[in-house]
Formats: sequence, structure tokens, C-alpha cells
Amino acid sequence: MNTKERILKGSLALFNEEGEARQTAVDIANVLEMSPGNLYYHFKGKGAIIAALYDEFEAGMRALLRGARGRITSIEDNWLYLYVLLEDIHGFRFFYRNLGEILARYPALAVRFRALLAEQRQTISALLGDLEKAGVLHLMPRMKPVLVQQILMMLTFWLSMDAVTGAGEEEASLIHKTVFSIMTLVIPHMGGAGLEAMQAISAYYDTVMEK
Amino acid sequence: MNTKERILKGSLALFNEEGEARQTAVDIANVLEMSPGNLYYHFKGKGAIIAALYDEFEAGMRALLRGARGRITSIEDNWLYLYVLLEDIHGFRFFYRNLGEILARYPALAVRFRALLAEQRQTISALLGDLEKAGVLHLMPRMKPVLVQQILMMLTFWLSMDAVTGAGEEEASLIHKTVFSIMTLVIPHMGGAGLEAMQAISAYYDTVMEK
DNA sequence: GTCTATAAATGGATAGAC
DNA sequence: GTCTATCCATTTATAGAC
Repeated sequence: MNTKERILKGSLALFNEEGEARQTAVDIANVLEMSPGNLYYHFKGKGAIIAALYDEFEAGMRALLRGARGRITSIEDNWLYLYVLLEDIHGFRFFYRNLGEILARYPALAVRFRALLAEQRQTISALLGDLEKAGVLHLMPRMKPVLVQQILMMLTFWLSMDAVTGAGEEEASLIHKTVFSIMTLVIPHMGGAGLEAMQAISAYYDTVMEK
Repeated sequence: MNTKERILKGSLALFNEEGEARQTAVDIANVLEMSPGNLYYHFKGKGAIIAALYDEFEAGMRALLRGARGRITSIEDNWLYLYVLLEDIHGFRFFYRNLGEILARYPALAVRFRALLAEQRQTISALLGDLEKAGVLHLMPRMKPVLVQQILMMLTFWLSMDAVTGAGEEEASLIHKTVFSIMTLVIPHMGGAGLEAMQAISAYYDTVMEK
């Protein structure tokens, strides 16, 4: 592994663990047992590291979003897809826990993240559309954009909520709860199929949570 | 108005307008056309100012939460109460837009904010309970805590979402949309009464939004 | 109470030796 | 590529005059 990769890997771990805001370029160098000078040789500073990490995140997220198109039809598919999305996001939790701050500090990232949000919004909308076509989802006239926005918001701030409540919950458990919560946004609009899905998810949820 | 009050009022305005993170003690002094020395005479620094502002916010929010007990019964009451809550929060938007960062920087505030969240959670739960007793709300067995959490999350991060999407929406319009969105979390669990309420709220929403 | 001036602390960044 | 040494900018905080 070359130095550039080591720096990215180490920074990501450090940011996720200790929070991005309070880490300086020197801190990063220390963790990697490397001189600040060397760090600056590879990256112009913390900003450049964050930009590179964001590149990685964005590429992965876009791949996931595009992979969803047309392939996710049943309620169960949606449910599993959510797990994958949330795990991906969790890998870059430092970013999501400090969204506002980071985007304010790096306007170029803000532009890109907004575009990514738009693609997420589109994908969510398409997934709901597929469920409607399949006849399992029945939305009242004006509900759809509101429901999409609710899902997007939960997808964007579940990690912030966890951080703020200070639960410091374990990854698997937190993701399970969040999947459950997001599915619960949709289920009330599903009629009979929703009740079944709810029971299935609840049962699964219980088994997982008891571990 | 004495100097202490001037500082608090000016800081709140500055933070709300320009974001808390990028304002230094000197910036605050400049806005108030006052020397940094004088500022430090009244407050030990930015941290002390933020703590004082939080005192204000917390007192107001607790008053609102306690005022709700038992007095809010109909769907319309809930809807109006939400406006009041959101307006109160909007007055301290600098805090909500930077929640994670600020709470990490001032651990004493984090403890207090968590307690406040707990009281909000309780109040929301009580309000939903009243709607259940009134027979307009019907929740499936495990739904209630999830629904409460969804509402609490939206209440906590609506301003962050607005900041992140960069919509920079006007206050009244943003609050309307958020009220609508939060009510929409509850309405699917209301059966027939929900459909009516939905239509009423939609109609009202349209009139307001067209202005 | 308020100001000016300045010290102390921190973080960002680079030059030059190896 | 990597290190040491150092400098520069920003922010915090205080001392002492008025």
C-alpha cells in the first residue's frame, strides 16, 4: 500500500472515530507515524484529504444508486437494498455527522453533494413507483414527494441523530433500527401487504435485536 | 438595553445569519461596534455566549412543552402547536444547523440537550396518546415508538436538511412545508379522519404556498 | 465599562537537508 | 519520499490606560 492510500485509509478511520472537526493535519500525521511535512507532500492539507475521501464515497454511492434501477421489485428487495445503502453511508459517517459544517467549509463539495442528493431522490422515487406499479403501494395524490423527502431525510440524518442522542450504538444494531424506521415510513401506505411486511420485519427485527 | 443583552442579541443574529462555526469573538465585537476587550469583559468568550443563548432556548422550549400537556386534543390543535414549536426552533437555527459540532465542543450542553430531547420525546408520545384516546389515531402494536422517533428526528433536523440542500428557503414557507411533512407522518395511521385532515391541510397548504 | 495594545496558543504551510 | 525546523496566519485571551 503506498503512502497516499495509507493517508486516506488512516484519515478515514481517524475522522470516523474521533470526529473530523477536531483533527488537524498534524494529528493525522501523528496517527500515521509520519511527519507533517510528508503529509503535506502528498496532500495539500486536510481539505484535499477530505475531497479525496468524498470522491471515493460519491463513486460508491452512485454505483449503488445506478445498480438499483429496475432490479428491486419486492418489499424484501427494498428492505435488503436499504441495508446496503446504510452500510455504505456508515463507512463515511464522519462526513454525515458533520454535514453542514463540512459543506460550508468546502463549497465545491456542497455542489456535488446536492447533485448526489438529487440522484438519491430520483432513485427513491423510482423505487416507490415500482412498488406502486406492482400494486403493493397506494399513495394518495400529494403524498409521494413528501414521502420521498421523509425517506431522504432519514437517510441523510440517521447518523447525526445517533450522534446527538449520544447513544453511540453499535453499527449493526443502529442500521437495523434505521432500516426498520425507514420501512415504517412506507408500510402505512401499503394496506394489507403492509401489515404482512410489518409482521415479517418485526419478527426478523426481534431475532436480530436479541442477539 | 444593557451591554450583556446587546451581545446576546447581536450574537444570535450573527450566528443565525452567518453560521456559528465561522464567527470569532472578534467578529462578534465588530458587528456590535465594540472592542474585543469589552466583549471579554462581559463573557469569557464565544463558549460563554453560546451557553447563555442555549439557556434562553431551553427555557422557552421547556415552557412550550409543558404548556402542551392535556390542552391539545384535536388534529387542528396539533397542527397549530407544531407551528409554534417550529418557530421557536427557527429562532435558534444556528444551533440546530450545527448540532453535532456544537454539542461535541461543549459537552455540558450535550448533556442538557439530551435531556431536552427526552422531554420532547415524552411530549410527542403523550400527544399521540391523546389522539389515540380520542379515537382518531390507530397505531399498530410496535408503531408508536418508531413514529415518535420519526417525528423527533424531523423536528431536530429539518433546518439541517434545508441548509444542506441549499434551498435557503424563506422562513414561513419552510415552516409550512415542515409542518405538512410532519403531519404526513401521522396521517396514514388515522384512517378516515386522516383522509379528511389530509385534504384540509392540503387545501390550506395550497393557499399559503400560492401567496 | 470600555478601549488599545499585545501576549499566548493553535493550526496551516513551506524550505531545505537527507 | 521523508524528516526537521521554522514561519505565517488566525484566534483567544489578558493587562493596563482612560
